Amino acid sequence: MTQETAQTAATTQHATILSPQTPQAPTRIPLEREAFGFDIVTELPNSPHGLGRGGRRHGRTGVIHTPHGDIRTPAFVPVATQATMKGVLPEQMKSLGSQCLLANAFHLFERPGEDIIDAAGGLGRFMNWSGPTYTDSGGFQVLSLGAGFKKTLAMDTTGLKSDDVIAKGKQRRAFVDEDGVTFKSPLNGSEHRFSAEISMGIQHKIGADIMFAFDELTTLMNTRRYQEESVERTFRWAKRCVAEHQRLTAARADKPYQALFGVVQGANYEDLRRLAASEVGSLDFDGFGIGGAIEKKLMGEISAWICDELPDSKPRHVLGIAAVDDIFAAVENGGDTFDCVAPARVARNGAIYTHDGRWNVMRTAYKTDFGPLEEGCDCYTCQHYSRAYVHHLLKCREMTGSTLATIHNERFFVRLLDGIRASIDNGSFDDFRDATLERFYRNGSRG
RNA sequence: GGCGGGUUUCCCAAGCGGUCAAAGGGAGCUGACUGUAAAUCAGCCGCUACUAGCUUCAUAGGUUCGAAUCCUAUACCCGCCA
Repeated sequence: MTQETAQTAATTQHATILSPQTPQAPTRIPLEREAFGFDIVTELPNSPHGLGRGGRRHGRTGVIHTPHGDIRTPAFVPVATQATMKGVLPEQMKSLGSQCLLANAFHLFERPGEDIIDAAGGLGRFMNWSGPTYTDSGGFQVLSLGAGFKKTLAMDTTGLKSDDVIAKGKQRRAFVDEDGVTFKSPLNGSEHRFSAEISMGIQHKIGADIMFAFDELTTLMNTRRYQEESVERTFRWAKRCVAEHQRLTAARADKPYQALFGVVQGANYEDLRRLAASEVGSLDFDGFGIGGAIEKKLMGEISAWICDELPDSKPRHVLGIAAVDDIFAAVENGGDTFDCVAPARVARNGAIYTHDGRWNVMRTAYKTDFGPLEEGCDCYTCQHYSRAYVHHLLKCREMTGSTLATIHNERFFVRLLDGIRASIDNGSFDDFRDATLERFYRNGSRG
């Protein structure tokens, strides 16, 4: 081979590797509203131990249909806030079994701006994720930027005072009023305004398959009186979200239908949760979100109260949970989907989920451990890399370490939810739950 | 050979008579992370019988009520001049 032909061959191969698939021109595929729907496959039998009215349980398997594909439920939705899973390519997320991803309207509004995502052909095309997508409304930032971002979700409020949790004065970066919320950007301090209409406008441009109504997320430290006001305010915002959503849907018939989920708040109060659920549940939403900081031991009860009031025919998403026992409690009492940053964030900080609990691979003990992160795990990381290697990468703060750990943790939740679905369908849910929880928490593991 | 600068707890580096077991970093150890202000954050980081005591600031002497800090000698290290 001459030098010249060798060079040509190399160039050709290079081009092939770099662009096996060039980004496609932004075009939209028209889809009917009917592209969104929910079918229930199997329901858990009612039991005297059920937490709902009359010992009722709400747990079920099902399928959510979206314009970008189906989601078999119960399902875990990994969080890709900035239109990316931190450290993991969409192709990897797909191959590890993630069915869908959730991004954040507030972050994408700040950067790159919803118009750019719209011009790119929508969130999925922008980030090269062909499956279903969700966006959060920015409601979570009402709390994280408003109350102060530490301890705000503290599930165990024992010994905490409101001063420990709720930011004051200049530290506060979000201010709620009847019409909406004023945010001070964490990026540059500039002020932005979010309201039901603004959030809907942004989320419609981002173009996720499932959107959330703009809600107010309170902390467990707020007073009962404030929680009451907040639930009513969130309900008024919900009605405005539905109206604006319908207007925008009619105005852009060329786009795939985007479903809208209303969010149920009410903190730890049964009457408020039931009130919020029946109010929000009466509106023309495609599904519902169960939101708010929830005291850990009340996960099941709260889900049951809400699902008692919500229509059974629509899917319910429990926002922001990933503790293994929380997921079981939520599934058993009616949750269909769940999202959480935890598997990814915790992975970046070295914590590895296994069926025998969560442990930290950065500990010295794993420096020379050449076994997989979890014995018997079928994830890409466990198939190819050792604890010692992941330990080394994370210690060196090499980004590949985050990638490998995140792949494992996300796969853990895919497998967990696969197991949950199978156990509901074959009638062994209670046994599966008991065995899984006993094993996971046997050694006092968190998570 | 001459002159000058330096040697601080694992590493880098403050300290320049008492408030110093000795600032900051880094490394190390442990923990936390729940709709991502998070590749972040917190605690520990000389020894012990730890609301106190003990042994440390190159080594050995000395001055002083008191020294990592001042003096002398020694050993290394780094400059510049020969």
